[in-house]
Amino acid sequence: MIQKECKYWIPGHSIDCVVLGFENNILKVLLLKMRHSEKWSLPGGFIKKKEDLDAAALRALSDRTGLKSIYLSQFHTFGAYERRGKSEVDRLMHEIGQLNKTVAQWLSNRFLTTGYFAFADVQKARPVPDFISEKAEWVAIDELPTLIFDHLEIINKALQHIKLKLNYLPIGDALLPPKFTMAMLQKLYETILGRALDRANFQKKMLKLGIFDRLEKLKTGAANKAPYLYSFHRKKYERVLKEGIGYL
Amino acid sequence: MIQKECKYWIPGHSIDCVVLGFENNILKVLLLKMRHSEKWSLPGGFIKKKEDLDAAALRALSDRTGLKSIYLSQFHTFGAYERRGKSEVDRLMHEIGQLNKTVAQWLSNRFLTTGYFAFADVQKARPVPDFISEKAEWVAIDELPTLIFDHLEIINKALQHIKLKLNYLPIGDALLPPKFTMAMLQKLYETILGRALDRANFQKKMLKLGIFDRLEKLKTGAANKAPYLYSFHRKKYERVLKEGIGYL
DNA sequence: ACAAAAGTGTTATCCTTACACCCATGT
DNA sequence: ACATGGGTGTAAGGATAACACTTTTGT
Repeated sequence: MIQKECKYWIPGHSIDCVVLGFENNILKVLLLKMRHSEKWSLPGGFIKKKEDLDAAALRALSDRTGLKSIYLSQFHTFGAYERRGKSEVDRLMHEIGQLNKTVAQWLSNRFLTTGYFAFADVQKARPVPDFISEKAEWVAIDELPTLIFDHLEIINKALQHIKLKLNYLPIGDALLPPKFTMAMLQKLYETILGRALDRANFQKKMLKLGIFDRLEKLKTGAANKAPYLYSFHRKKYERVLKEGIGYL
Repeated sequence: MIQKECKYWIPGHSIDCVVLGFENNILKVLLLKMRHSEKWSLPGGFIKKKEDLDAAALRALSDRTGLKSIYLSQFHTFGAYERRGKSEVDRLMHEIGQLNKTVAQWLSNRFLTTGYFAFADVQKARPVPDFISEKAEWVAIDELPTLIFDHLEIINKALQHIKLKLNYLPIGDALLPPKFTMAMLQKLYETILGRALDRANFQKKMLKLGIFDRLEKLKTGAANKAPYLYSFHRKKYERVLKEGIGYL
């Protein structure tokens, strides 16, 4: 069935998704472990002959995560001639060739790839490996394993891009659970920006935006004051996001 | 010769360049007038089978402008299935088919296109039309003629992108002549940002960056005080640009 | 003398930063 | 009582915005 599908795909162009999640105050990325190799790869896919590029990315994403509505945005197209590395392509195609010659042949050609980044709720996502990988997992962004091809470069470019457009991206809404504390939101900003932020000032700056609903307190059982939980006020959130939120 | 070249190009993927220039205080874009049609198009090109995507963009650009060193950056890949419009492709291919069937055939397939934007010195550029266009010209950004396919969308996306990354782009250095006045620089910022800026504050803000060399005064012959000319102090300019210049 | 554009100065306001202080909670 | 983390307050410094004032130039 994969074999037959090759005919329905545009040749020479792939999609790679940098899917980010936030769990236990750690930023994570969804990765696939290759079969017959110690390397990992980004979830990706190909474009059907009559399919929009964006639609293909959405499809790839929903195939790997089971999620349909998700924040997704294109950030860069990678087109260096030898971006996949000659020896690595050879080795990989040898492995795949054992399973399916047609597919291996098709994959061994040159590929441009368009990178998308996405924000997913780690709780809701159900990672599913594709046919050339053996498992799909969330991996902490600062403990990345060895990746195939230029996938590390793709991840780094995605993070750089996100950092730059941070103020216009719905990171809070898309990466946090419906109810969250200011400390969680702050940690999220800190990991993405890569620097510490002042607790008091962060809180005041955020609250002044007027996009939060303050909810009940969260009792953690720890020996300290219980923090408030917050949720985003949809309408206000979207209005403010257009103008840009937070830190530059 | 174009016919033969088709074999050396990657099929289904093109490049389109939004080349900006600044002349007489007006922001301009380089456009090509199609043969046999009232429509205009962006200068573009295709990718050789063993060529980096970025290299292809540079080549396309130097072919159309005669400029080799130029600021060039990718901003988006357009991949909507019918982005070129069925009827428009048909009509165009009919015209081209008269000249060269092979090329027309090749062009009638689906294409993804990667958009690049570039900053060029209008004085130094020598616009050269390609084989399907009859002339190449600088056109004021707010007096655009009818464009083929989705080229208007591509231009708008480029401008939007530039606006967002303004602080990190060498617009002054790349778009102004070696010697320029503060008024010119301000007008440039104003056109890109789409809003007026306070003259006094602009001047102070810019000068405080410490990236300019103040030169002689410019005598215009007008009945008013002569403004100073400035040039960028290379080293300081590059250092400051990394941190971000100007307005957000 | 005058208009027009350039250069510089002044002020109020806002935002950022750094830190201080008190509050709630479980041991 | 006390350690711990959460919420709020304050004061200094810097950036921004609005506008006034002076200077230069050619008619």
